[in-house]
Amino acid sequence: MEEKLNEIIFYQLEAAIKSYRQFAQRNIQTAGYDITIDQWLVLKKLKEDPSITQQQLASQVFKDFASITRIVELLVRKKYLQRNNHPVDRRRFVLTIQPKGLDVLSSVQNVINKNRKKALKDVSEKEIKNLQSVLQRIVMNTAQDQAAAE
Amino acid sequence: MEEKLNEIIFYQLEAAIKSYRQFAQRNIQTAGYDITIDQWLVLKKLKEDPSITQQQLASQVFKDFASITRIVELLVRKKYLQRNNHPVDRRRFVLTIQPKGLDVLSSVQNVINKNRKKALKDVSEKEIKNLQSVLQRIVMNTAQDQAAAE
DNA sequence: TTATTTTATTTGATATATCAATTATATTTA
DNA sequence: TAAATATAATTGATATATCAAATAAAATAA
Repeated sequence: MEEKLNEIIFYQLEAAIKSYRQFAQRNIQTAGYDITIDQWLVLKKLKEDPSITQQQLASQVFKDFASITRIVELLVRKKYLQRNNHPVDRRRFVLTIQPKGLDVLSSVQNVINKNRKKALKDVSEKEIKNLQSVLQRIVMNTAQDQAAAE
Repeated sequence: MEEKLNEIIFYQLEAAIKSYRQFAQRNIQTAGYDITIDQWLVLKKLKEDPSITQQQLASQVFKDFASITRIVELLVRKKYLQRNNHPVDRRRFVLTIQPKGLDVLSSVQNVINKNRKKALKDVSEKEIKNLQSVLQRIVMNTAQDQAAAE
C-alpha cells in the first residue's frame, strides 16, 4: 500500500489547485490589479452577503478567524473596505465595501472568468458535474464533526 | 456571468482539499506524531528519490525553493533529516533521512492510508480515474509555460 | 440580577507561500 | 582562460494558515 506520491489522488488535487491558483494570481497581477485571490474572495463574499459576521465569512471562504482578521485589515488599509462598529452588537463590526473595492471586484471578476474558461477549456459540463459530486462527498467525509466519529 | 461563489468549481476544489488537509492533519496529531503534512510529503519524496536536488524536490511537491529550504531546516531540527555537503557539487547538499525520520515516515503512512480510505469511502474507482483525468487537464491548461500563450 | 456560558474578534507564535535579492559555485562561451 | 551565464540554495519581506490564549460583550441560567 506504499503508492508513489504522484499516483495519489489528493496529491493531484493539490497539484491542480496550486497550478490554477498560481495561474490565476499571475493573470490578475499582469492585468495590473493589486489584490490577492484570497482578498478578492473575501470581498466577493461580502458583496453577496453584506451583513455577514467575520466568523461566518471565515467558514464560507474556508479560512479561520485569525486569517479573516488579517485579510480584512489589509483590505481596509488598501481602501477597498471600511470597518465600523456595529450599531447594536458591540462585539461586531460592519464591513462596507468602498467604491474602490467595488471597482476591483468587478474588474478582477473579468480576469477570473477568463482564467476559468482557459483552465477548463477541454473539460465538459458533465465532467464538471461529476467532479462537483465527488468533491462534495470528500467534504462530507472529512468535515470537522465527522472527525470524532470512529 | 456573476455566479455565486459556491457554484464555482475552483471554490469547491479548494473546499475539498482544505477539508481533507485539516482532517488529515488532525488525525496525524491525534495519533501523536509531530509532523506536518508538508514536512511528511518532503520526507516521502526524498525517500522515493534520495539524490534529488532541493529544487527538483520543490517542483515535485509543488512548493517553491524558499519553502523547501525552511521545511528542510525544520526536518533537520527535528532530527528526521541530516544535511551534508555534496561531495562533488559544493552548491548542493545531500539530504539523508535519519532513523527517526524513517520511523515517522512509515507510522504516518498508516494514518494517511486510513485518512484516504475514509475520505474516499463512497467514491468509486471509476470516479477517481475520471477525477484524475480532469485534474491533469487543469494542470496542463494552467501550467507556467501556458501562461504566456494567448 | 449576579454568575456562567457563549459569541465575536484579536493577538502571538510558528509554518508555509511567494517574490525579489543575494551568495556561492559550476558551466559555457568568447 | 577570463567573462558571462546558469544553477543551487538562502534570506528578507509580506501574505496566509493554524492553534491557543486573551479580551470584550452578549445571552443564558441560577
